[in-house]
Amino acid sequence: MSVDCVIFGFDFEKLNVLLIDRGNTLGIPLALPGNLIYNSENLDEAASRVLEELAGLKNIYLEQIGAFGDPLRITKITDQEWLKAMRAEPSARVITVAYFSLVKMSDYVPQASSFAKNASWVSVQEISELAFDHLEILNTAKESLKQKIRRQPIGFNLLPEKFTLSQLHRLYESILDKPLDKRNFRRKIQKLDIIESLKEKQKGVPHKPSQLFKFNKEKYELLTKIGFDNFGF
Amino acid sequence: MSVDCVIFGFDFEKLNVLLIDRGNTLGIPLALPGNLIYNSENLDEAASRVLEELAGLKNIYLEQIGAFGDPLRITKITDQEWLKAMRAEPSARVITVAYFSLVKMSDYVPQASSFAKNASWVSVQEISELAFDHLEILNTAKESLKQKIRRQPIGFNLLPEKFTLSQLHRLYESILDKPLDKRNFRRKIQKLDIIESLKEKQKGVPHKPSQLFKFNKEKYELLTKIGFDNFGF
DNA sequence: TTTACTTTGTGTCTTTAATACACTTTCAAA
DNA sequence: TTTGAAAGTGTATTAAAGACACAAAGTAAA
Repeated sequence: MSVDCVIFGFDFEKLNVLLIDRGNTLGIPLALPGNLIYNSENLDEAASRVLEELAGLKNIYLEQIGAFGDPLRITKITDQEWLKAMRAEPSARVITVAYFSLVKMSDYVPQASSFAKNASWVSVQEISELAFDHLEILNTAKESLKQKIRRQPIGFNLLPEKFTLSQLHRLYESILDKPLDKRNFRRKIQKLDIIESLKEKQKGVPHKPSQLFKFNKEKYELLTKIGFDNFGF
Repeated sequence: MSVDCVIFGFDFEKLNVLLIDRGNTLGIPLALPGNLIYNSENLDEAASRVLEELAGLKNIYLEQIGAFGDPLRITKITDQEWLKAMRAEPSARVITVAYFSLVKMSDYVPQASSFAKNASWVSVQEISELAFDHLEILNTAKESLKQKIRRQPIGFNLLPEKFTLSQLHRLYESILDKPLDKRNFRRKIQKLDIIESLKEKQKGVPHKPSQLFKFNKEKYELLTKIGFDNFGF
């Protein structure tokens, strides 16, 4: 039994996911941070621990996606070498429970350790191969994220304290993977009443500087709890 | 590793769930049909097999709810006797993957076998105690069902071929656990364009007889596939 | 046979939200 | 001073949500 974590980050351009490199050799596919569960810990705890051990990320709220248990999920040729090196029973069946989360890339700088030789952010769009069934898990996570965005505000976790509406707009477009009308988007966000404009503007940009905003933490968290039925996208 | 199944049925009055009785002695709480997974089968297969073995229900489409893995989930006193009798390692940790489904109660008559002494439908409202963490699983399943009803038509699985709009109305109210305006409900359902009125009415009822309807299978299945963003409740 | 009872079935108005759409403003850099 | 690039803003149309009340059709009981 294992856990795997799909950690999404946003770099103001596109959605990224945290992946680990399990070998210095070329040709070993990247993987989601994940490892076996200890007997004494619950699933959420296991996910948090594994994420910290492999990528150095602490205190992250993780949400369960589901269990993946195809008996063939660990039988890909490209995974065998690693399994033989790392596992007491390399061919033993492993069912995994997947988690996902959203973090600010600037606040959480991945630091590889344990069997992770490297941990880094990879653009979601560029991922075409991953270890085990991690590509399937990633796709499920992307769907979960799309669902989540319809029911809860999102952004506090992914954007810095001060941000522009354009950045939030691009974030929503990246997650939903489709263009959203600028004026309609702004209207909807403002109606949620979770952001406040600061008396501050962007500086040094070669175009009209953007108004900076911050989230209203109380209202944001309230909406996170009570949710909304449909954000309208 | 185990699977547990939350099978919902509707008796025109209220929502029911399929539970098994694991002992003839009084005081042993009822349980969801569930058992350990074989090494060679995937999770979906395990859920189908277990459901058939314990309650005789075949060919049911099961949807995953998630994994439940608290180390303490099998430590309730009322479960110890059964665990000692049934399991090679009674105190070994078991993580379970839960599934849910919707069936017509008339078509699927539970038939207990294996360690189930009895399998029967129990009104969801009346359930206050279950084995292990099955009450938590049931509550999560109820939430999953509420979410599902917003994204897909529901009823083909739960109602007989011919049904009245009032029956469908009560079904939705049972699942969402709140009253829905009759006229608005009927309007919305009709707009979905998945039901067709038959040239037949209820008979023998001591009030105005109701029009009977059937589902349009093609349109229903199309909507099941493409879904809708929000049913509007 | 009349009355009481029960459930079915229907339409409109108001309010809210979704969607589509184009031009001016403000800055830096050339 | 001109150019390029993104920011910022409003309205009109259409679709859906929500609130709401009474007549019709049957059986059962008086």
